[in-house]
Amino acid sequence: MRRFRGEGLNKVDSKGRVSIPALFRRVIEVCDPAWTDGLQPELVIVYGDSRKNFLECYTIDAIDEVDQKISDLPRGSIQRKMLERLFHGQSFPTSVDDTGRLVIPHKLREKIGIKAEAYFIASGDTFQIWNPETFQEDQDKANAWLQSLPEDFDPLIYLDASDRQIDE
Amino acid sequence: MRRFRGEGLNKVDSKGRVSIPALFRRVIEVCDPAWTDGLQPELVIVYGDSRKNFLECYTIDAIDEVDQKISDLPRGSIQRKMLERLFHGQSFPTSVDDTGRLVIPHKLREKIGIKAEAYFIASGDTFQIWNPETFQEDQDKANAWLQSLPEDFDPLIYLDASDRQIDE
DNA sequence: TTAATTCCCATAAATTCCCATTTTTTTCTT
DNA sequence: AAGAAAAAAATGGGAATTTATGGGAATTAA
Repeated sequence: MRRFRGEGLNKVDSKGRVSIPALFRRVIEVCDPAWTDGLQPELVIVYGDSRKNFLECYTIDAIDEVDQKISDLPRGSIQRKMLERLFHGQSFPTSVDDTGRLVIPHKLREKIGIKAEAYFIASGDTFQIWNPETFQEDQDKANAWLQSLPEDFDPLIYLDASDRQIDE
Repeated sequence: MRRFRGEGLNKVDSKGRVSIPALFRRVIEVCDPAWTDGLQPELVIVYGDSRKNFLECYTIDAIDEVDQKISDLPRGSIQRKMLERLFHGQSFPTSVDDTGRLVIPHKLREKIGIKAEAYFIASGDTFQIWNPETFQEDQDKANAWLQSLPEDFDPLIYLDASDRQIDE
């Protein structure tokens, strides 16, 4: 399973078109089983409820995995209903056009407050699209949290804490 | 797991190209499971947030290990989010070209202040790329600290202290 | 038919590819 | 052990390709 990696800031034009960072495109292509050279690789944008202020983009492989997990849940369970609403209802299937761009519908641009620029950031097997300012605020919050830790704290220690209890 | 060893100073041209010390290349090749003679071995440059003033280069094996640890952390935890931003977002996947060079994107050169030369230094299973002057300053600081220690102090004592309490 | 969306084409800048030189290191020979 | 030859490493430059972006015409939807 290939992972997304990297970040980028691209312009959004009046039609809602925005270039997907080229590195991301390679991953989207490889992770679409139906894709072959010349075709437009598909992906799914999950935008979620009103609290979520960024778009999460899934490759076909990634969304298939999610769908499988959902269908493994008991039919009629509250968990299943909630996930179905999120991943099946509050999402938008689309594809990368032949110039490497994505069209973000007006409704979604409005939802996350995107105007002239969109910020892309990788997050494992998905990538996110943010309003640049919103992302910066989120990042500032994370930094503030880091500041509250000891001077010489290195977040990397978390890497080796994975098999232990975190934050007591 | 092979380790990097050594250091080097190479020229950076106007396109951001810089030769990777040959000794490092051997390690990058061996630590890329997909690599075979003739192919361009891959690696990942992690550049981190604004406070970090050098680039950390991970082999595929090394970054896979990091990715695994991240995916072992609880989904949605603040620690995981932070590490995902750092290792998946603030990083850049690339490869060694067939003349043994790496291209450092303009943005990254600017971030760590690299102009005409880049300084390479091994660091266990990763290696770092510094602006030569910045590294020298960092080294001077380290030396100053060493001066503050007793005459006969030998850093080797730390070697056997790894499973004990360090500092006091 | 008005607005929105898709398709098609165009361009400037950045990046990659390909090939050529220069330097340095290693090996071979005397 | 010195010098010559060969191999490997470092570096430089131009051509070709890719990326990001913009605009208009054609098509679809409301």
